[in-house]
Amino acid sequence: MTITTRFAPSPTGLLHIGGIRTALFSWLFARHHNGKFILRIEDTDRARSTDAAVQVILDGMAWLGLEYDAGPFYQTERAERYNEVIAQLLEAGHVYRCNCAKERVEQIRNAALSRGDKPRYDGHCRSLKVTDTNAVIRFKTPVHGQTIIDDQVQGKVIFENSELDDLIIARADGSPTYNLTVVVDDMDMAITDVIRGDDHLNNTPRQIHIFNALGANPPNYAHIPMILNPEGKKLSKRDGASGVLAYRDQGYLPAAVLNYLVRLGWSYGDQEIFSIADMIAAFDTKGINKSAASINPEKLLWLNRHYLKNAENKTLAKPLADLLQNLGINLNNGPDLIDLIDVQKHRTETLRDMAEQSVFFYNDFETYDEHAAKKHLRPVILTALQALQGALQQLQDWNNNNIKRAIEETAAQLEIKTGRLAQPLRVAVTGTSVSPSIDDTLRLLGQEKTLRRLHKGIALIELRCSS
RNA sequence: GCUCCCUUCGUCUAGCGGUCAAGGACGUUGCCCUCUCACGGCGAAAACACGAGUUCGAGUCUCGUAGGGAGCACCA
Repeated sequence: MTITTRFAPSPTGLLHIGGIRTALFSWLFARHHNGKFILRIEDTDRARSTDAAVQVILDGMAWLGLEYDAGPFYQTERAERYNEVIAQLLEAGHVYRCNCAKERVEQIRNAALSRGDKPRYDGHCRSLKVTDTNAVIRFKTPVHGQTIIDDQVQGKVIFENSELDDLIIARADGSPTYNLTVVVDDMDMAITDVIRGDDHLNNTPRQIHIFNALGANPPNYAHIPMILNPEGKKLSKRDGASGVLAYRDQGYLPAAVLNYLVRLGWSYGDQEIFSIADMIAAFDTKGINKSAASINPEKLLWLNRHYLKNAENKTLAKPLADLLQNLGINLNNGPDLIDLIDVQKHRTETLRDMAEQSVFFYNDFETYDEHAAKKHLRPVILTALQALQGALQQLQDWNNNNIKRAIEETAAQLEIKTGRLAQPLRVAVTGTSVSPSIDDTLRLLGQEKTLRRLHKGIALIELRCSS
């Protein structure tokens, strides 16, 4: 049998990092077993589902490379099939119509609650022959016995059937509810392994009952723990739960996000770095932890730096270009992207940092960083900068070696350390005290821009001298 | 309230009864390297929630306590 997994988000909120991890685990499990991975959009809650949320799911998975072998399937398009199954269940007597007033059900719940019991429906209509087609349809949950889930992560979990009530599988308007659609879909799509958040663990016995009623075998289950924010609380918008695409916009690499997520709640000895191929080869539900994990932004950043450093320059060009353009930069006004990436990727944490720290290559700055200018653009360095200007002006070949030599020789002639000259130079041409190594900085900037800015810096110092 | 799940350094984790006076990684921190930021190199601090059992021996098994989490919808 082909191992088949699925990711089944409901588009009621933007897909966040927790959802992506669930998708990743399912995807990895399928890939590891040479199986199939299916994307299914559970949009039966029409009131809360949005197209925007669907788009984030599609775009997010595409961005991360979590490609699916079938789908996306939309549950709203499968209404006919659900009706068919409901009719079948009705026919077989596994379900019944119930026209209990909401108020009555509410009352029963409250009474149970105040009695210290679990709130549940009392099965009032179970033996009545309600024919009202505007009634909801409830499932006849077994009253006795136990339902045992042999969960791949949680181990054996035992539920007493008497704890469960007769759940509604179809609303008064005839539309199916979650537990029914999940079972029908998992059955029809021949899902062999369900990997999902452990918030669904409590739903599982109900779903198993429905599988049984349908004469189908339930899949294997693996309920993975949820992930928490750095404070150990439920993920909220502030924690990036606003959607996976936020990570792209913040300059994270898919490889880093995936590597970070795969190690969140799963481990393989002491290994930290996993390429996609590595994780596919190593992934197994055996390595999944049972406890919830908090996300740690610093570690994600560390991984991002790792993948940035090791990325092929050309793969970063497009995403960096997007980010630079977001900053309003005209790419024609500065260095070639590949050259830029080659020097910046070793010293930035994200592509966004890279973009922000590269602005000066493209746009002239209006003001200097105040502190840097005050510290480095001082009269003492004036003659050295003037001498350097002359040396740089004479360079025929604008390359790292020549630039470096010009700076070092000028410093040597004036008997000052290279650093004493390099920093003022850096401030003059970049406006700040931080940039790539000085020779790279000047080379990428180009001779013309360098000299123009250096000239401006010298003029500023001269102005200081005279005042 | 009831049912289910969880509990090793700040965080992610290794650990599957003795090799653990608990290992790795991020972060923090000391030193080195250095034209700035960063990288890199060498170090350091830092944890088995608590209490009973079982056992010659428990981070590892059992039970309880405490603390977290999830579910109990005509939401998914």
